[in-house]
Amino acid sequence: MARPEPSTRERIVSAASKLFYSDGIKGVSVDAVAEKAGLTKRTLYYHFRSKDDLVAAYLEARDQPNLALFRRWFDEAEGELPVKVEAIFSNLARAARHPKWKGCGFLRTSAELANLPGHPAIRIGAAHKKKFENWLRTTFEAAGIGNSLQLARQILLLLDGSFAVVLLHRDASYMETAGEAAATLVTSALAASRPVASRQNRRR
Amino acid sequence: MARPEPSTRERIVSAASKLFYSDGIKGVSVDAVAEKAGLTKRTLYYHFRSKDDLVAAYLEARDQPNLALFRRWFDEAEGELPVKVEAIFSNLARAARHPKWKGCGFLRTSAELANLPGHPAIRIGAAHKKKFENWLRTTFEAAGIGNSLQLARQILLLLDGSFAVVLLHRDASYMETAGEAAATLVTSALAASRPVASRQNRRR
DNA sequence: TTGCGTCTATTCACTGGTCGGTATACATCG
DNA sequence: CGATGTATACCGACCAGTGAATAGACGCAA
Repeated sequence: MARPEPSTRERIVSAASKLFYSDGIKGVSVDAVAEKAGLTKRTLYYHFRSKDDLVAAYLEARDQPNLALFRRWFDEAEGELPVKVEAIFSNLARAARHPKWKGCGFLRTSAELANLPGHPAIRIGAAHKKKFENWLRTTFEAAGIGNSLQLARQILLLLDGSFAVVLLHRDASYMETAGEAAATLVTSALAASRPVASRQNRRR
Repeated sequence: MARPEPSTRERIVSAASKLFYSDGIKGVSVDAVAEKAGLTKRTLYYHFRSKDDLVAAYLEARDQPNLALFRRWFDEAEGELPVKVEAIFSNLARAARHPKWKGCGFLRTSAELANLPGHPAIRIGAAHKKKFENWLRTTFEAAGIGNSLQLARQILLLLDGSFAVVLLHRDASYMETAGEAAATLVTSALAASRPVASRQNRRR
């Protein structure tokens, strides 16, 4: 299917995404983004009020595609709930082995802009992670897990932890370790919510 | 006990630590560090070859004190192993509620310098996390836990995940959630390593 | 159809300021 | 004297953001 001609604004955001993700926010000049997009800085400033706006657009553009990818990895995995959760981590480990992989753009941006708590980009990143947490929570709830929010947050902590650790050590195997921990926690929560006959505190 | 007069170099590192931790590496100029230390930039460059060296010194200075603090929180907690591990997280949650808290300096630096994989500061950060992992592993091993390395890494993933998540959401309660997950994993590992009489797959 | 005004999108050239790093000289002290 | 440490003043590069002009598309009236 032929994709439509990308608008100028889309070309700018695409160039900004590649550069910001690769080199960080402060490490990329507006001139560099303009050059990568094939236009002048003045044109860029016609479409975006400031560099901060451009940073926000960069993360905004990554929000939905990222969530869809995680959901797809979960849906396409075959097996019980712990296996499907673990599949997210093993797919991520595969991605993390690519040389251009540099962690989670949302987390890296929030780390870089930590002294600007109200920055639009940070709000977008926080909202993104909340959406993922909510999707996990509703998924767990549908599976009959009792404290679905707590479990969702624990999985999220493992996921974001593996972003940070794998980026630091450049060792993607940590992501699989995180996946095993996640599977353990899901299994444990399932056992607590659906007690089997051999346990004494059976409901009803 | 009266502490000795700090050397010029120590004053520089102390000023650099506060500024780098607060505003990030690229967000702090060498001039700003010199001014905070009460001397000129030229003097700073007499003691440090480059800004990169100064960044490395900043993290180097945080290595041992940080590890000692975690060990102290663990040692001073009363209770079984899961409780002592969880204590690290709850103490960290208390620290994270301070308005000047901005996550883990090692992780934030590695996120900011992600496009410079061989940077000295990143190597120091990676070594720091490895030391913490090793301390956890030997502790678990002494407690008779089978796969002590895997468990140590899972705890580390939760810890670093909580640094990232709490920084993004500015909600320290995630750190307590991580502590509960850590306690669950430790309990689960203990149960697998020291099977009780009621379990069938008892060793020997 | 032709000519004119208007709006959108783009470019060139520029500003004031900041950055990491340095050449050089001065001071203090053994 | 000579080594160590400090200061003044400076460099070239880069940075985010802007002023002014222009090219082209469109509508509209003569």
